[in-house]
Amino acid sequence: MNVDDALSLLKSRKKRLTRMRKHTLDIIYTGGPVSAPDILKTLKMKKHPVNKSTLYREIKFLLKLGLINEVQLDTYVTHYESAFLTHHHHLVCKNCGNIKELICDELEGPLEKLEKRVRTKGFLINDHNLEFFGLCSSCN
Amino acid sequence: MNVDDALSLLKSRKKRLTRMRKHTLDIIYTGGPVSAPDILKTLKMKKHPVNKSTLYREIKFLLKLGLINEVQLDTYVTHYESAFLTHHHHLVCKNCGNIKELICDELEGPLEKLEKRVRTKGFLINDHNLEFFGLCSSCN
DNA sequence: GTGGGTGCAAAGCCTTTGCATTCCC
DNA sequence: GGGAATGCAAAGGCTTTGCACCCAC
Repeated sequence: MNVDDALSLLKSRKKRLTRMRKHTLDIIYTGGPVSAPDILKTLKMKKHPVNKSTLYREIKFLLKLGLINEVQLDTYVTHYESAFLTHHHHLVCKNCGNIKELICDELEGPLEKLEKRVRTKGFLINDHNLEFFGLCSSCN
Repeated sequence: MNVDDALSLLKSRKKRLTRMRKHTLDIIYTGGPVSAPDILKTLKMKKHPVNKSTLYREIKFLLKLGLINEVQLDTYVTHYESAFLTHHHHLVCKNCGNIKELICDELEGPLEKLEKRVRTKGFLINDHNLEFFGLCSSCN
């Protein structure tokens, strides 16, 4: 599911395809995990400035429709990414803030086993969140 | 390392032992991962109200001395916990917000292996963060 | 034309900072 | 007494909300 697919989906659901909606989707789908302030800056740079209220409402809209997901990387801003990526984790550079996706199947086995074990103790797990922190190749 | 040990440590480092310092340490050490607003509420309830500036400065102080750690949970506020707990992960209840610690060694092997593998790709990992989301025993 | 989308201003929440005052050692 | 700790007010960053205006269909 790329940006065009997402736009088709919106059209089929009778949602409007405004310029800002297209731009926002494009940034989130191609830019990896991005925050609202990130998107605002990018749009401003690309000469398509949006009001922050509009952007936050747009994000809520895309979340509700299941086109994007929230990613909680640090505590003070929320990041967003495409909802159609394969299960993955994140590498966060503590120096420059750069975020990379990390796809690794090898952990899923142990994680599932653990989740089942905890389930038997009364806690029902239905999701997990795994991030790695360190220095990216440019910063070390 | 309990609260009294931490207080002794502070004393040995010639740091002042104010009432608020004791109360704050006590709440963080015994209350599991708590946020600054949580601590403010608790202190108010216990009839030891503190100004928020004081608390935030106290938290920075305790972080700098290595007595407490930040915990990145799925929320928009930062949580803090004792820095002397054994390596563990967190179970976060999506209904009531209750947070439990989960100690499990079985993941460390696979995680270390993965971290080494990524290291060879140029990203230097020095920390990770693993949380599980679901429903606690009271909520399901 | 109509309802969804947008901009603007204001406000809410978490956190930080400057400054004068207070208190621990 | 001296320096650290505290309270207060103000401000900064992210996010939300109310209201009037505008644009996609």
